[in-house]
Amino acid sequence: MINIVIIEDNKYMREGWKTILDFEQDLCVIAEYESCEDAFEDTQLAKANVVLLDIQLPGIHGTEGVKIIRDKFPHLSVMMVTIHDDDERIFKALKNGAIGYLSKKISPDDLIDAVHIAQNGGSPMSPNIAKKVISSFQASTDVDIELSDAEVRILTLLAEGYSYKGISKEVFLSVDGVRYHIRNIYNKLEVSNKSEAVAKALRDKLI
Amino acid sequence: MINIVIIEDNKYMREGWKTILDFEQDLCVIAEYESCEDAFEDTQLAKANVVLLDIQLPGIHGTEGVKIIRDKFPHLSVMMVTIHDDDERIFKALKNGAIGYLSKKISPDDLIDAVHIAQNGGSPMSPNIAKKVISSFQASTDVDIELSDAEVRILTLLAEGYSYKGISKEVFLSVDGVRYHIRNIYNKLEVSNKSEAVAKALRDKLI
DNA sequence: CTTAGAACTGCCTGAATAGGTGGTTACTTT
DNA sequence: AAAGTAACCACCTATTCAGGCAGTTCTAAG
Repeated sequence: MINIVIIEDNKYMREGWKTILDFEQDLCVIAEYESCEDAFEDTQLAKANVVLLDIQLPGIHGTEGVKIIRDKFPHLSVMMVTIHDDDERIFKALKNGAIGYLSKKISPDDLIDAVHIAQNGGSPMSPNIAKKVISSFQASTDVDIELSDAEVRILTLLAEGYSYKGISKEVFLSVDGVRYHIRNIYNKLEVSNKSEAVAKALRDKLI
Repeated sequence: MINIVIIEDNKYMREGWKTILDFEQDLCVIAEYESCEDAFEDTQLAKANVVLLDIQLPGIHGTEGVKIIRDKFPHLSVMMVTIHDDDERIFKALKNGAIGYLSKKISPDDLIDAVHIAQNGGSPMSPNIAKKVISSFQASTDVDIELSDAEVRILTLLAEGYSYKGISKEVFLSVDGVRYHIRNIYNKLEVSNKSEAVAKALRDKLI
């Protein structure tokens, strides 16, 4: 039996989900709340397996709520449900421990599937949201910067905090040899110091 | 009509998919190949909308193949198909431009859905693979480092290549005031220079 | 054969950085 | 009222870094 808690401020949405989910043999909605605060005052979260959590809530925002829930009840699978597919919120919620992210226009069958997937250790995600998540993986550069092996090696060492002297020992070059590569890196990356180069390299997944 | 190309070395797999997909009114498998090389020698890729691409292939590996395909035909949606859900390959393929990632044990209905999702700009992903992708988002630190607002601000400026002097102007502090915070950042992050601090902050999603 | 360029090495200069130490102020805790 | 602490400011010193300029060696292309 999978116990479900719903946190959602819209009454009709809540009732709709409850009806859909409770109709299933192996699913049981054990509580519904209008806000995270209400949920924390009660004791049902401790008995749940899966939480359906709205993003836009009065009081504590869903993206923060998931963090608190995961802190208190690490065993819980929290699935976010949303009307807008706003990038920033998606990433914040996922970063804070949400394991799935559904669009509110999900079909009843898909909702039921999603709960099962969550319980089985998978991550249910609506395709358009999955798209955004995947896009964030892809190298963000439109013009793709090609670094040589030596440059990647040196940049990696820079990101690990090595000084030029330290790097020169690692790669068996003179300090000026290292500097030669670093100059080229700065040109390619259009930066002018170590930190910016490292930041750009990491963000563009160059190292 | 959605035109599909299949690149997969296992003949039975290929035939199975073709049968499933061609049975649909709006789907048409326009070519099948055993390897990326075969596909590149032919001309059908140019006419396709969706490619089903096996990961483990003789010759050019799927993770590399997707890069070449996306370079030559940027309009194409490439979906990876795999038996193993090996982290490294998943991330490499996604980074190289795959828009979806399916397990080979996918059901016929789900395969058909996946093609439709891909064509509509979404990302079909098997739940267990989505799980891995999402996990990689979550803060990797077991002990979570808490930075103050000032520290985050300064660290962000460091990542943008600002000097201490530049930062001091931005945040209305003296250079030594900035240094005070940076020292604290180094302590919390257990690092001893800008680049390493920036790298750690980015990797642990602190900024 | 000459030229061009990539991959270094070397040196100079001024600026930036890291670590150490000490001081002030404001606010909280005991 | 005293002690502690967070948030700054200040100064000293050695090291590190960035930019400019020059030279070498090796390889590939015209």
